[in-house]
Amino acid sequence: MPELPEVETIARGLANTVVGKTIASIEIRLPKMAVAPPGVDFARALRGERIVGAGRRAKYVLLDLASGRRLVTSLRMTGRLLVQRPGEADFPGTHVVVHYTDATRLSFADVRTFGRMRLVEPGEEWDKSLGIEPISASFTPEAFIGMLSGRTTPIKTLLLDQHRIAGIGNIYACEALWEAGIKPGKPAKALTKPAARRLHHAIVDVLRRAIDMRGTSVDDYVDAEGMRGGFQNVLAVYGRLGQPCARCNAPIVRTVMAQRGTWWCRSCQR
DNA sequence: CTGAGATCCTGGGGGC
DNA sequence: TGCCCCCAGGATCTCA
Repeated sequence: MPELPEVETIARGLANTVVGKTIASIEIRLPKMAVAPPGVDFARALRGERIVGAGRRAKYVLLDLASGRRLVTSLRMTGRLLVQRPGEADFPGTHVVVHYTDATRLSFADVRTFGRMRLVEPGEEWDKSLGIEPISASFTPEAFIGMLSGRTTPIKTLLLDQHRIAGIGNIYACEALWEAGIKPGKPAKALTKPAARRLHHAIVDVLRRAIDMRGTSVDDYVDAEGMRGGFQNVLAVYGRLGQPCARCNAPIVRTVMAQRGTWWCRSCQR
């Protein structure tokens, strides 16, 4: 579920709430959800660790530990990380609970159980196959244009490829393409330079605006404090089948691309 | 290197 | 009300 803006919002919340806390114990209710390197016991390794930082890489939530180890959480479609107070009831589908010494806890819940919480050793290159961060100085228009050349793949498929640009998911791919006025199925290499620049700008703009609004809660996304986002109120195309395009009034259509629902305007996305 | 399709799961919603 | 089918913020694998 969560894409870059939602994960960023969760990570910022954790930076404010769990950094400085010490882990008292780890409760693993569904073993496949907590992954550690061979020979390492997930729960035992984390006991007594202090959280020294919280951040994000692509769609992964990072918790940095005093030992140099790192907890890397992938939320996939329905995962949630929730900071909970003593006595507060568990959220349904809670599979891993990080208990802190002050009796608060961090719950990892995921009804579909696609998500994973992974313990990474110091120096372990867990993210080497991930592409460029779209909200970073290195994501320049030129770098983006370079990714498109010679590629026949549909531009939307390229935006979703985490090996190239890391963090864009289905919602923001649809929204950025609408903002730039580009047809999702257009072969990447067929974008003119001005179109590629427009799309580069739209990607950064959509992600920044979504972060400002604390993400998109289409269905059940909430941040670490249980708060919904606000970007669902300003979506231009995602999930808006049949509704009028805000730019040209034509009805929004839904097609399928790379096995994902794709919402766009046939009239003004070319 | 591509793209397609299946897979991992549960739950909500629409149609009948 | 009940059942069946489709759909869902993702990523990884196999196959052609």
